[in-house]
Formats: sequence, C-alpha cells, structure tokens
Amino acid sequence: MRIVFAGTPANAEATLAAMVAGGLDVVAVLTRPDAPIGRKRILTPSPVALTAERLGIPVIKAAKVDSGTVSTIKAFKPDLGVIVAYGALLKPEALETTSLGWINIHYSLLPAWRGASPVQSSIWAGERETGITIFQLDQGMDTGPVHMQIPTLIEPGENSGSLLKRLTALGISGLLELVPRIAAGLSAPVEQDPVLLKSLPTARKLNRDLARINWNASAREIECQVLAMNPEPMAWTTIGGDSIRILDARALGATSTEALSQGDSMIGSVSIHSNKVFVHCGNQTLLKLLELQPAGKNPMAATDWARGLNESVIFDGSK
RNA sequence: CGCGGGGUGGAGCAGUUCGGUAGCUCGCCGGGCUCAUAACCCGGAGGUCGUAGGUUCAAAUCCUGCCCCCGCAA
Repeated sequence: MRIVFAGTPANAEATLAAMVAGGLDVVAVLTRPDAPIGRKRILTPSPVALTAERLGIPVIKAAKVDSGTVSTIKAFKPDLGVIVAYGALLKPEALETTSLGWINIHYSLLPAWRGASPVQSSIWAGERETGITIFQLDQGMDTGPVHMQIPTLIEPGENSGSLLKRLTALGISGLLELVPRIAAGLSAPVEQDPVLLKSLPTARKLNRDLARINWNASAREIECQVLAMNPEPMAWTTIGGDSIRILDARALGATSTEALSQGDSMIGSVSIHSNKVFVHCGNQTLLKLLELQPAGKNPMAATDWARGLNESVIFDGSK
C-alpha cells in the first residue's frame, strides 16, 4: 500500500522513521517549508524533511495544502495518508488525494482535548489519564471517526516533553498495527459522540502569555501549568522586570505546607528552608521550586539559584 | 547588522562605575562534636578572573578584536 506522510516536528519525524523501519511503503512526505530558526534566523528544514531526504523519500514542502500541492500529492498515487503534527488543516480537496483518505495520530483520548495542544492541555488540566487516538480525518478539527485508542496514565511530575515522547511511541505501535488492518479493509472506525464533541473543552494553542505564572493560583495549579509548559513555551514569571523561567516545581501537600508556612506569606515571596526553595502561592499553598532559568542564564537547580541570591526575593504577582 | 543578559577555583553569585594580583553561599578532602545527621566546630586543596592584543609602575577591573552560552523577538 502506498502511503503519503505529512508532518513537521520531531515527534512526527520519529513516527516517519518508525513507519519506514516497520516496512511501510512511504512514497512521499509532506512537510512545512524551511523556517528561520533561532537567534540567527538560520533557514532550517523541518526534522521530517531531513529524515525524509536521508531516507530518499520525495519531499513536498508546503505551508498549506493548496490545489497545486494537491495535484503534486495525487501524482504519487497514494492509497492512504498519515498525518502527525503537520501544522495546518487539510481542506476537503486534500482529503481526497488518497483513495482511503487520511488518518491522524492525535495525542489525547478523543473526543477529549481535540485541537492544537492535547498533551499540554491534559497536563495543565491535571488529568491522570491520557492516550493516543488514531482517527479518520474529516473536515472538522479532530472530529473524525476513531480507528483505535491506546490509553496511558500520566505520571506524577511528568511534563509535556516526556509525555509526548511516550505518546509518540504509543502512536507508532498503534499505527504499525492499524495500517495493515486498514489495508485489508478490516478497520471500522467509530464516530465520536457528538454531544461530547460539543461539550468538552478543546486544546487551544499555547502562547507565552498563557505560560505566565499567576502566583495567586494554588500551588497545585501552578505545578500543572509548569509541567504542561515544559519544554514549550515554558512557564515564566518576573522579578522586578527580569524574566525567569520555571522548568520544574512541585506543590506541597497540606501537611508540609502547614509545617513550613510562616506568618508573612506574601504571594510570590520566596523562602528557603533546609536548602529547599519555596514560593508562597494562593490559598496559603507552597510550591517547591526544583529547576529554573533566569533570563540570560543556563537552566539551574533552584538550590543553586538560591545560593547566589543576596537578598529576599518576591516574584511579581501576575498580569 | 532585530533587542538584551552573561562568561571569576566543581556549582550559583559578588567584586568591574572611583585600576593596586580575589570574596560570599555551597560542594569536595581531612579532623572534631554527636547515639546519629543533610546540623554544628576546626583545618585544607582547588582560580593564567572566556580568549588575543593594547594602555599602565600595576588590570578581573580601562581600550580594541575574536570565541562561546543564554533570554526576548521572529
């Protein structure tokens, strides 16, 4: 069966590589155009583009699938399309480029968290379970009928980076099992519950603004935010105008909080007890900082950061 | 030339404005106290202050070039 693959970032790249290694016949790869990366704005091909070229697979670079791209894809006469984090929606005419349509690996248990940031949103919401869903693409946003799902538990303290890695692996194993079934006409995708599709929240695209910490929130809420934002876009706050990123942190249980809290627990104030760094959050809760990164510095352990402090510190409350 | 921060013993920082060969909090090594300790006390090792050159009696500190790291923005 001839497959066209669409994707752009690292996890899509891992999926593509695994598909080829798994013996699937990927005849063409669609990815987003080279983009300027980093401070120096060096024009860089996407991870998917690099791997596709290395594997000798024809690469189609397009920011969106217009009619020209559609005919380019059609020229490869693909039977099935597989899309993983391509970066743009496929229009109806693009869905018809393959005889069996397109399937998408989505990193949540649909219909929960359909949208741009399923992994981050699950963690931010404090979910205990998530998973992957492979579904048949339709015109809506992650609304198509579901071929298969694989659940997994979100581990305590797990951030988006590590969860996405695990979900990528799950997606790969699911995909390698599913594609032959589709080829044999044995998969009967099930429509998603229309009521849930409407009622469940979607995973909106994250930005730096959403990643800013509001210290009035509870420590647990902030912990979820910190874990969700790592590694992208990374939770942050400021100290007198200088930004500082919070890479890892844990909320303290009520008992520990009570033992440590002092009278003057101003929101956002940092205190140090037995070599550990705590921030006073809303509702009289304490957040233990583990790893952070001041602007202009490398990431460091919170204890190291605290060592260099000369005076007491208070994080700016929030927007 | 997008804006900006930084490179000081193993770690995080101070010192640079007003030049005079290095300090803080830790870590490490040895010893002590203790039932014990991540606690405390005593002692010790470890730095050509990113790099090349310049000014000077004298530079981590002033001047110039270069390298590297990072935040923001894209």
